[in-house]
Amino acid sequence: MTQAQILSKNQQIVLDIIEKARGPLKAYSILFNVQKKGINAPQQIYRALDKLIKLGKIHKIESKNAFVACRNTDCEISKATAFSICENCEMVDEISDTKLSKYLTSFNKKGMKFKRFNLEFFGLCKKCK
Amino acid sequence: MTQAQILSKNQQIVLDIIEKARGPLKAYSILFNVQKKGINAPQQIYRALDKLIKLGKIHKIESKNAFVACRNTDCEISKATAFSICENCEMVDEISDTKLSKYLTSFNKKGMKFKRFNLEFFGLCKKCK
DNA sequence: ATTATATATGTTATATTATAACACTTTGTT
DNA sequence: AACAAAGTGTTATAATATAACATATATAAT
Repeated sequence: MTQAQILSKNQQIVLDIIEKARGPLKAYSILFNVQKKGINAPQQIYRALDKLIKLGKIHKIESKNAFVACRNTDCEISKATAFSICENCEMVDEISDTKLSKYLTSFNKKGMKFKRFNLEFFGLCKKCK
Repeated sequence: MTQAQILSKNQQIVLDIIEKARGPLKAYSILFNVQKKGINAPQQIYRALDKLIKLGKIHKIESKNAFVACRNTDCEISKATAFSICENCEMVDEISDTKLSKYLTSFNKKGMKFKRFNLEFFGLCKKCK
């Protein structure tokens, strides 16, 4: 009786690599890292990434075209994301601030109610400043 | 005595097109639109875009790799940007909300003071919902 | 258990977005 | 005029992402 497997083989491989990484990873650098494991084509990476994003396991840092693991426990669906990004080193930190999240989640404009937001802060991290 | 020209020829051409557009424009669609004006290469577009961004004349919508004109008068440097984006049509609206802007500009985390942020809200616009 | 359905895989090819590098020109300053 | 800074034009190429198709595997329904 096998435990219900949430992630497929490729999805798990990609997630493992992103979770182990110190910083955000780019799709092709993931690809180069898994070629020994029999994954050869960008499609296989992008499909896994898409699924992992949908599951809330990872997030895309839009300004960097790179991917980070979600550090919020049970962030099943990521409709409210905020990151702090160092402009000097590659450091990206997910911000989990309840007040900020509530404030933005309830924000609406001209009758348009938002389903989702992504916020990216830029500056210099402690090390770099 | 010619008026001090702020923008170069290519920069002005690119800005004009972005300002006239109803929605966000992609770099290569700008390129195709200016080939009649003697601009032939992506570099020429990207260089103009980079400069216009630095001047705060346009903004990049990171989630779309597309560019919109800044609608805030005298938005000389854009270090605090927020957009509402329709997930259905291509509509993008720049949000200028003083409270939101102040709240986010003064936001800091773990001693890291931010220089700049970009916020993208997603939902359905009035027409699409 | 077998069929049906959805999800995942492997693969080749190609589209889209962006930058490198180099030669030259124009504009602004001293 | 001499120099520096910013902009242009060009060719080539890098980096990011998707299309399309054939096959395989897992899940659910009868």
